[in-house]
Amino acid sequence: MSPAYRGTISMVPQFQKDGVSLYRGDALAVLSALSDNSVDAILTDPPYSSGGVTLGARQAEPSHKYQSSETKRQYPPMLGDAKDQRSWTMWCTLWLGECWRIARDGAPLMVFTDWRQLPALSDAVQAADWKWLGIIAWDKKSARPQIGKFRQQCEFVLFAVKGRFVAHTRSCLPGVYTYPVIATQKVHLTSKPVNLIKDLLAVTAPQASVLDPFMGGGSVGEACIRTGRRYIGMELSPEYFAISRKRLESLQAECESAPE
Amino acid sequence: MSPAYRGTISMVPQFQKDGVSLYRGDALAVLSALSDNSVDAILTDPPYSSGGVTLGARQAEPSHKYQSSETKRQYPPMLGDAKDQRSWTMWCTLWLGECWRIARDGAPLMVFTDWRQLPALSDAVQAADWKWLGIIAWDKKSARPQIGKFRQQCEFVLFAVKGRFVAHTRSCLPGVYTYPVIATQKVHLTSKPVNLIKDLLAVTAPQASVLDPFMGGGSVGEACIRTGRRYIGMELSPEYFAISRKRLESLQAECESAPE
DNA sequence: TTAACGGATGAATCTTGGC
DNA sequence: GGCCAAGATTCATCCGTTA
Repeated sequence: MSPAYRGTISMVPQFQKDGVSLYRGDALAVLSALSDNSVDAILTDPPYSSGGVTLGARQAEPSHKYQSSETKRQYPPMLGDAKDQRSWTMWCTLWLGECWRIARDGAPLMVFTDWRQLPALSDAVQAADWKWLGIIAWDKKSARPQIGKFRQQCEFVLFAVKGRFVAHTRSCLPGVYTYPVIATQKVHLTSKPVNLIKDLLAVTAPQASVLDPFMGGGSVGEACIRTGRRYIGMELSPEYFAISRKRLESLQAECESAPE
Repeated sequence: MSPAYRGTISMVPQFQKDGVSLYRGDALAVLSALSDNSVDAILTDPPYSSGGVTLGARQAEPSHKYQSSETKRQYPPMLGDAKDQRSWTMWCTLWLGECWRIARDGAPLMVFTDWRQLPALSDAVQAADWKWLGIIAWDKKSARPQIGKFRQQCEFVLFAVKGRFVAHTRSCLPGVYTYPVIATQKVHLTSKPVNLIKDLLAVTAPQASVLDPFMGGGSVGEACIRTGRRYIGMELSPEYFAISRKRLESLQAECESAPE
């Protein structure tokens, strides 16, 4: 990450309308400006800093990471995805701790991770004082082939709570969600299906405010708008900030003229 | 565990026939008697020492653990399931280290775990020098419903290898297996479906010898017999040893008269 | 309308060659 | 010899189009 990115952090939202607030800046810095006990839920998909056994591979050019050389589709680079596991765990503990402070009592936390970082993330979640409640599996069906081995077909969502859990629905939610990755709908290399996010939001109150320190392509924002929840998004990369802002702004306009 | 159990450990199999060897004794002790580089794969389901946040709950009478108070079905007590997480991790590192020694180069390791112990088990697996390759999800469909929360519907299998992975099949195996738990087919409180085990054995060579230090009700043994693999099972509890021995012995007789 | 087919893709992995 | 960068490689799955 170039130092210039940190230099232009804004502590006020660069976009704010109808329950959607978007901040352009580094998650840790922006989070520090939010007040205690002010959001109802956290749902986010941080950079995994995964992939690659050697440090060199982890720090590979973003355009080559996670993609086959022949894949045609290109995405703007992801920022903050080159940490080694020790630093990554520490960094997660820091932002998860800020989220804990900002969250209201009983707020659920949901964080995406892959198999490789799951143990480290569970440490960070608990180090930041969240009470770990379980693992949700997202079965994405398609995954890279590995001859003679098991495919890494799932990503995982760590589920935790600040203090005592408060139920917001009478139903029992499943522990596995099956949604294919649809390349044509992806805005970001790692975009998650909006329907998956909508399903996860079922643990939050219908009008909850949802904090997402790693907005990326804005899928969580879209799910919040579509389900009537408030959304607080943060994104370091100017490119992805612009993409998400545009996406959410036009979705709001659309929903105004024809509410779901 | 009563010291009496350790006193009667046998270092020679108490049962041996047609590629099936069963030892009655503590896993660590029996493993120490096996020779280096002598088995092709490890597939096992150790006591999770999970369930219960407090030490008191972990150390509850075995028959009450993992079952709600109204559950009618009773099983003989499980032994060796009352460790706290630190000791459990250390203990896993020890027996996984023994397994590593006994395994041939390129041998796959598959170990069942629940969400709570997954991070600790991944530490133990790697501490014992196994190369961690991924997480396989077993979707058991049924799980205790939890109002307003996500159900813990999956158990997990940590997949690792000794040294460099050797493929034994040309196909790419899935990363998720869906098999319901069928209570009436369970011999042990935590019995796994035989078909699930058969699927997992697909990463091993067709005639592989499979080591299982925690035989329990003998599902891994059954899957090995049914798929033509050799099986080395160990079990501490005299009750479960007897149950499994009987089960596998009669299965062998059955397969002799009418091979699959 | 449904079925079949072609084509693209996946939060990689492995091998090889160079420094 | 160790470390690292670059390129080749794998197939189940699903989309979109055609039969």
